[in-house]
Amino acid sequence: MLVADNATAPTYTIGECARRSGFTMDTLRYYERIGLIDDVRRTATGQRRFTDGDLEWLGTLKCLRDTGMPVEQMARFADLVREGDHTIPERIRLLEAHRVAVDERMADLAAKRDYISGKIDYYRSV
Amino acid sequence: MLVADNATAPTYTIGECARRSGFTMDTLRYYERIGLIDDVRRTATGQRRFTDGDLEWLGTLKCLRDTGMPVEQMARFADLVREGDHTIPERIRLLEAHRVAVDERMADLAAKRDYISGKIDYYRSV
DNA sequence: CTAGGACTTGGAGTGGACTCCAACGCAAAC
DNA sequence: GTTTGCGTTGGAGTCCACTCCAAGTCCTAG
Repeated sequence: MLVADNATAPTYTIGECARRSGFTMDTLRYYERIGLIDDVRRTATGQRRFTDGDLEWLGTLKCLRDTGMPVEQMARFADLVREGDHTIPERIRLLEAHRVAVDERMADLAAKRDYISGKIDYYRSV
Repeated sequence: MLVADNATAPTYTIGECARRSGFTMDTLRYYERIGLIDDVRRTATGQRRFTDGDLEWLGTLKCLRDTGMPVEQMARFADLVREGDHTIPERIRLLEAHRVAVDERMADLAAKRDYISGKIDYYRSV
């Protein structure tokens, strides 16, 4: 559930963040550990409290991960973001290269989907 | 290179089969071991000789694998093929279910590709 | 005939990305 | 204030699909 510090800055426990981001709690901790997520804010007793900003970033990570970007390259992207605005050109290059990879993957899937359809048609004709 | 038993039935060494199928030699041996490929014909001294029929089957496996079918399900499909023509309806069901999965994957990729494009546009606008 | 590359085996090892564990502390509901 | 369950840690374990290894045999070009 939502845990509010004040009216304008909602925060989320790791469980709630998992539910909202689509990552498991373990994956969220793992991503923080390897530097994919900046150190998350903590309560006085050490529990994580994710912000909407964290969730937005997690959305980007989810997109990159689900389109097949390796963790190492996501980490590189995270580093670029941390380094500041002067890395934006490189971020664009990285994303463009990834988009090309996604396009190729989709084209390959489309071709192979047709092959499967052909196989199905063949089986239907027997 | 091609190793012909006679004019009508070319066979291929594992190296040549690897080159033609796009699998590594190790993967071909592994697939045979776990039953994805029927026992391959051998020379008197035990070396494998793949046929055009084997290559065709490998093409199907490559298509299924590259579209994300788990090895276990490919093995199930291979079993159905071995069991004979009466399993054709089930093979059709399996392939149709897989095609649905591929379609979903493509739709997901397309949506996420758009997200990436949006991100690129945003970075370009900064 | 010989050199060098291709092939054989069973089994162990790898890489990527998590996923689980134990033993504990903290929180929210009643 | 106690129970129920969510959260913490470091490190070990898992899963999938290969991939590599060693020690040996086979094949073919010259």
